Amino acid sequence: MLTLPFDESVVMTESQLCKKYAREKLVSHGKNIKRSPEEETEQEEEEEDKEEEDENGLPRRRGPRKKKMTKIRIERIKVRRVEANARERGRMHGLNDALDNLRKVVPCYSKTQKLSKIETLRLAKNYIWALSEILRIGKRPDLLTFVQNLCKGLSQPTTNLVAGCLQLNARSFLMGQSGDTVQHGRSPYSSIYPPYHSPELSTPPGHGSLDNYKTGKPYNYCSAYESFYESTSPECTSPQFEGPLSPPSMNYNGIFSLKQEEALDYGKNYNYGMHYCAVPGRGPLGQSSMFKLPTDSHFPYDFHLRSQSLAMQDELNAVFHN
DNA sequence: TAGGCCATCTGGTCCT
DNA sequence: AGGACCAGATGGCCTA
Repeated sequence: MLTLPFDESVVMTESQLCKKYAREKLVSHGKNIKRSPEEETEQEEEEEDKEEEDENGLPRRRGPRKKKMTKIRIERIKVRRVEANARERGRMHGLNDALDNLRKVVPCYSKTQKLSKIETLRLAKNYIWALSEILRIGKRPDLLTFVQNLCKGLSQPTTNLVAGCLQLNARSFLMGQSGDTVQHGRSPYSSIYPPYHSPELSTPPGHGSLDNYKTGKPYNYCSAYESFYESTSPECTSPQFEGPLSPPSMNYNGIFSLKQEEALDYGKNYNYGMHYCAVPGRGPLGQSSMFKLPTDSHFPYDFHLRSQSLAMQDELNAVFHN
């Protein structure tokens, strides 16, 4: 939270400042004589040009002459301090602006629920690394690997957030980890989100109720991959999300959409901007808020009971932080 | 209430 | 001398 620059006197009154600097002066000169600041400054004004004497009353002979803390000097120091504080505030605001810009180009962005500074930097580092790996290898890795790379070293909330942004549900992670279900040689989306009529649709053991899925309709998924490698699917219409991204809702549906409002600023050359969405092809969710489960919910296995999800999150953490 | 995050102040150091 | 940068200290706010 940035605050407006404020009058320094709020923090420290002028008399406090004078006392502070006067005290420092006494300390630095090794004198223990106690005088009021008023007495000091008056006398010092007069003594400004006198020869300085040591504690024995003898003239100083060597070393740089220490300048006395006259009233004028104290004032000047105070002004410099105030100016330095203002500059420092401005510098930090600039740094925060830069961080805000960084937040907008990493995979999870919300105006209302910002990633912390450290998480933003970590995610950005992972993102750069993941993208450079894609370039180095020359082909798209499976989505699981991509997301796992993105989430390395991130806190649990951020991990959940990113995973949510990437439409990756807990089950997908677990499947990917065990390596027993993820299908290779085809689109990562089809392996993670198999089409409803796929024979692979049988409920994997230990992953709870998939009843919702059984009434499923075809789902279309688009992701960073598509926006990165291909043109975005016209069917991919990510709903605007004005609310906070938190709590990371993998617990319930794993559905997040990036706030794209700011992407307009980056406009046409925002090619790397993530555009993750999970849009039921012609299903009920297409027009509704991502947080509203339709009464005849056709959510696939994204939807879990909380107790199941909590257990999964523990496992997820193990996945992410190993 | 503890812990995380943040903004700000502050003094030190380095550089111009 | 003065500005930029940095790190430590401090206090406020928020959340689990």
